[in-house]
Amino acid sequence: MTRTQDRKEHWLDGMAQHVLAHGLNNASLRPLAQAVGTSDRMLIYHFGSKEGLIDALLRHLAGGFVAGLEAALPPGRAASLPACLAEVVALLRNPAMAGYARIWLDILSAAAGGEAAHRQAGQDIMAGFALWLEGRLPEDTHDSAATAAALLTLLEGVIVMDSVGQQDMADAAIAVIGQSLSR
Amino acid sequence: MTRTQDRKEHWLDGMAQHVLAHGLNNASLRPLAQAVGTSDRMLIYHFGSKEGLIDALLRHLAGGFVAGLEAALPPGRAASLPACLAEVVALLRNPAMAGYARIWLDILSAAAGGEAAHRQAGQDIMAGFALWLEGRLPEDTHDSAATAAALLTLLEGVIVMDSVGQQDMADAAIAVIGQSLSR
DNA sequence: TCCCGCCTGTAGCGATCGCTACATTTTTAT
DNA sequence: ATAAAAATGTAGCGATCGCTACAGGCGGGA
Repeated sequence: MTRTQDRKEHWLDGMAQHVLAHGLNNASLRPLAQAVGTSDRMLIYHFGSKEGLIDALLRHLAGGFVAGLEAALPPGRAASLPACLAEVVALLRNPAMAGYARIWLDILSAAAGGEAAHRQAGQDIMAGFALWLEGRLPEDTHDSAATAAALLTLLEGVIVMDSVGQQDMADAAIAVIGQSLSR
Repeated sequence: MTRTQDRKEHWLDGMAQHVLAHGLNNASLRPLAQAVGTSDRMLIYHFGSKEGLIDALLRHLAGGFVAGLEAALPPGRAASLPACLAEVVALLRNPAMAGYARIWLDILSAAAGGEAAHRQAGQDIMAGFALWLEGRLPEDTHDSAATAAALLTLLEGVIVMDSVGQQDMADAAIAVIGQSLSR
């Protein structure tokens, strides 16, 4: 039955939209079901349990995020490290990506609380993000894996700073470290 | 009545221990009350509402965290930026501080979800952390505020990486950026 | 046709949530 | 000593949670 598979995929799209707007950790079955025009009864039936549903949804979100990155900024080398940093920061701060920042912190919170599925999803997202970023570094980058890890770690810090309204600190960090790395 | 104030403070200590062990976002009144030997009824009576209780608890946790920093690493200048970075990373990765990493991500998650109290607490914690860090930078640091912001943003990224099991990326970032900043 | 297995709607279970009504005890002020 | 006020225990409300029992609809193979 590809019929039911298609519908599950469609459900996952709709539920992803719902958690992007309303958060992931507080999501409950009935609102999720209503968002995609079905019932909690059906979600449990087709996903086995809420845990199974969240597993599937996390995978869907992880794939969607990395795909969204590649769609927003197609492959191409940046002119310099600060330029690379600036364009990715601008992308992450774009309102279209703001929903992801929110559920990203939900995922981290659950992962820190011991939820294995969230931890795995976070790990996968970071790995995909790192790979994508590595492909955007200037061509003359020496150790591109370590450089991508460095930029990515800094970017995560920027997301954290932004989330509590400390954009100033994030901007200072981008300026200081970007300039330092380009020398 | 300093009597009831003392007890509220004692309650906050106990509840802080409880959320450090069991998480902040999923905490509910009855377990919190049981952890300090009282009832949900009493918590509501003395704090007004759960929101009031969380407000007080967030302030308590923020103060406790910054005080814990100062107790763990008393004021003193680091020999170099990489050394400063290394000692603070070691401190944050210390098991004694691991509970704070967990609820820190809970606070960020709630802040990103629009909870004003959590956002404010996060902002205060970051500001206190930055001030403390600024006092530990090497004496010859030029723009110490910006440098502290840079290290702090990087540290936040390290916490994120660690929380999803990407310590390798965090270590790479520390090495690359630490070395770069010291040049 | 009949039946069987997949799907789905209805209704509700037991647990937990934040919070409150009510009665009572304990403390404080006069 | 007595009245007012503050503090506390008991019990439960209404809402929501994940999940399930039950009954039926609905399709294709015998």
